Amino acid sequence: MAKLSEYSAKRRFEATPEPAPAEPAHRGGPLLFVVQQHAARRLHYDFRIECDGVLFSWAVPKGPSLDPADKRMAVFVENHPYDYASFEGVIPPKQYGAGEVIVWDCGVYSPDEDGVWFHDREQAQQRVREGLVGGKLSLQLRGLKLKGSFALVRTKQDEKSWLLIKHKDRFISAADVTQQDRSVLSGVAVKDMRSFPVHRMPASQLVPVGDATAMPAKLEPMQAELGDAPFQDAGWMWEPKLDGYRVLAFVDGDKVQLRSRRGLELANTFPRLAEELRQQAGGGTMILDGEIVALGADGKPSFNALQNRFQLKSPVDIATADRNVPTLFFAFDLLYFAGLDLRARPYHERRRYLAQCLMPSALVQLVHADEDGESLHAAALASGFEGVIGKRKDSRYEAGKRSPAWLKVKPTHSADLVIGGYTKGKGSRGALGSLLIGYWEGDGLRYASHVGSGFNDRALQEVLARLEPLHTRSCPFSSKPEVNAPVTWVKPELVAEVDFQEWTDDGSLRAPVFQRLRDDIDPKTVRREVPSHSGAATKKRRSARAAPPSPRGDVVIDEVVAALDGTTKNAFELAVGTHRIRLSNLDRVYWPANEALQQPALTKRDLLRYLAQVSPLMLPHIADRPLTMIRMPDGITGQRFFQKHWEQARPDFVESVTVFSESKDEHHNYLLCNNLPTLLWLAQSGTLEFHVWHSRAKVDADAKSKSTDYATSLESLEASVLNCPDYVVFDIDPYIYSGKEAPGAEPELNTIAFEKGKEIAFALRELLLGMKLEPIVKTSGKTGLHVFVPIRRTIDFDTARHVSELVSRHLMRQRPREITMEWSVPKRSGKIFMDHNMNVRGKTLNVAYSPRGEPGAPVSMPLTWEELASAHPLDFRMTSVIKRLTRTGDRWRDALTRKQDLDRALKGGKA
DNA sequence: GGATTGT
DNA sequence: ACAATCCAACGCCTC
DNA sequence: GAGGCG
Ligand SMILES: [Mn+2]
Ligand SMILES: [Mn+2]
Repeated sequence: MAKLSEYSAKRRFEATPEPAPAEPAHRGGPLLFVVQQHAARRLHYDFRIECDGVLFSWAVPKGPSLDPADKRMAVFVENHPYDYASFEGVIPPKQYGAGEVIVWDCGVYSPDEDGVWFHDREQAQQRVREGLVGGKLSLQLRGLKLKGSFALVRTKQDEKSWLLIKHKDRFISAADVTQQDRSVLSGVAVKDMRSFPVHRMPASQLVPVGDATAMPAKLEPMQAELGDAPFQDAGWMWEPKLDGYRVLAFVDGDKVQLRSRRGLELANTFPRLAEELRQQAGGGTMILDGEIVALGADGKPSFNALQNRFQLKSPVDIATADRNVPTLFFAFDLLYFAGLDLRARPYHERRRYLAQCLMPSALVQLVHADEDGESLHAAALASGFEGVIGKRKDSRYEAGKRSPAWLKVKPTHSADLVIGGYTKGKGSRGALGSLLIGYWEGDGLRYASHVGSGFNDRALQEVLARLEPLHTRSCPFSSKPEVNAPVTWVKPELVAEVDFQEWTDDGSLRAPVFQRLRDDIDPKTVRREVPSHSGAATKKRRSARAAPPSPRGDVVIDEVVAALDGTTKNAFELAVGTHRIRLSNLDRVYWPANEALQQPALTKRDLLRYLAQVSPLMLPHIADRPLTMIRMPDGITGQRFFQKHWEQARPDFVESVTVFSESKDEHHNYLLCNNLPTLLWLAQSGTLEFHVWHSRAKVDADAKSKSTDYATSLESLEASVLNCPDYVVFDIDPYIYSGKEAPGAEPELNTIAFEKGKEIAFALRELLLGMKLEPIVKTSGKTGLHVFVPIRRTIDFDTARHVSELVSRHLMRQRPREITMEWSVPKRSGKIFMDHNMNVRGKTLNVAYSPRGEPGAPVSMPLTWEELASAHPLDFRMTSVIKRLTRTGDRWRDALTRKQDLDRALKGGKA
């Protein structure tokens, strides 16, 4: 292994998250390159190539360019360990290279002066070594952003100065490739790294790595099962389904085979494709899964054009056809590359390897893939594709099998509708842009939609000819449709069959595509079919998948979720068991979409759904505790206000407790959120955060006081059960600023601060364990942590506060530079604030599982201590936690029952 | 978001 | 009829 | 006692 001593000398591995040098591991397969973007003192890019077990590195201040005229300065810097290639994160202040790092691009590379050597690591490395010594490298990059041949040349003037220059090939471009500024691993821009949770993947997963095995001589393609609708699920990706000819392409040196599903050999039928694919492998081996597609006259994939193409046998005819009817290979999977069998790798990795190793050209292209199944489906239908295929990210390639890990989704809905008019379009569609279609409802013809997709020239002609004699001056629809093109009305006598995705709630069609005229149907009989098997059914299936049955199989929760998702109505009356709640403004955006945090816009409906689903875990922690509502009826960007008391009318399922107050009216009503309808009713009134007392208005065995007189006097309140907390609270608040805060603002979430907070929480835990006390922990949802010691309710808040203070001060003496208990905010700066004064009657904290009115929609998440080690607040969001909770259940399920005796602990050990 | 108060 | 306004709190800390 | 703090 080449040396890493300089790398180690510059860094302190206790203080930086960067990887320490590791023992050299045996690696086979192509060599890796990576480009990291690094927001250090000065923003730059680090270009690194693997050779002899380490990464030879150059710092490129302006980053790579695809323009051969640009010579980019590249300063040769110290070797980095191989594992550095997947490093993304934040290097803390004062450490070498302090700042944020993302993986801007990664892929495989090979010297390319005398052919490429992806398939022969030793040959490749030999040429790289020579190039490094000689000061001249020519490399073919197969990355996700960078493709093609690049030169690295050492300048005469300086040993360390090199130039990075794009060679002329088909990948040159005047476009600025650094405009694509997201990480290829996490999708995060470097400036957002500070607030984003990082989860390292091993560098060896970035590109195909492994030992060579013989290339399978024959394989059959993996098949998809039939699915009923696309859905959003972070575990799935979606690709358009191409209307072509499924083929596995085997390349071995000069030999190319194109195998159809039935084993037919097609390389001779598509010689140009075969030649292109041969070049893709660069003399090595490769198996691609894909689809041969012929483009019709309109430039869209056409199965007919492909059928015609198959008829040709003579080389002359084929050559002519290749000029006139382009035939393309669309690749969507990579099963084997440069000697490595990739079939057992998960789909999302194969997908990355494919995007890296494939060098797109006019004839060989990469199939688009996307996480947003619903949008892709709509877009795919609109552009003339058959539908979409969903693929489970963690699925292996099961050759020859029909697997549920791949789902084929085609539009299943079809309707016959009456044509009442048509619009003019543009260009070749000047005469007919779209048809206005509708159905009879009572005596009127109700407008449903306009449909402009699905016409070929012949259909266009035919429909126009049939409409001509039906022209009329008056609009046949009962209410005149709004369209932004000139309309010609026709008598409602023609019926069109239309495929579409679903009925929208306002009675329109989503993604309609014209199929044919239906002369066999009497236009007077056209009614809208009940949408039981269309819109509503689609929704139901979707939610059934996205939301597994509630943890306890609670019927009421399932009904609530079904009601919320079963309609697009903005307001309706929700049944919760026997209770009714008027819901309004369900589509109001509470959390606006935040691209940097990869959060879609979340509405009040999303909030209600989340609360219903989480309620079995959340209610035990919120029940019987006087509640402070943080209300944001206009969403998190609008006005927000606290509300502690509720003197107005309220539904009868909402419980409350009256508490003495020294201020003038002597007592106040606090709400108790003791059941699901209350939780939902609170959300309806704009409550986004639920903050609760640490004591409960309920007597049971662990409470020493049995008094429930909270209202008559201060003395009675202090003698009541509300005066004894359920836990000693350690509120851990990092005051380590990200630097982006407005003057005077609270510190924002940032990784450095949270990591330090975690460290303090672990130290606190050690201290408490030494006192025979077992603490539990949760994220607050914002920047801090809540560490609680559940105790029997025998001591009052005052005692609990003293315990918290004693322990915190002890910890602060051990780590004075890291912990502060200062009252003045400026003096807390750079430290972790431990606020023992939270242990006071009437103080509140955001309850477990409560969302926060913060970007990303994080929630307060109870964790095991093991989980805390790798946790980040934004790992737990309204959008993601239900899935986790069905697996883990409530990590705090014992918090209220496994209580500890503080008196004994205090006598036993001393802090 | 909703009740209450002010114009 | 419609717009404006309210919707927290108190005990603890430090000076 | 005043004013900051959560
Ligand atoms: Mn750097
Ligand atoms: Mn806190």
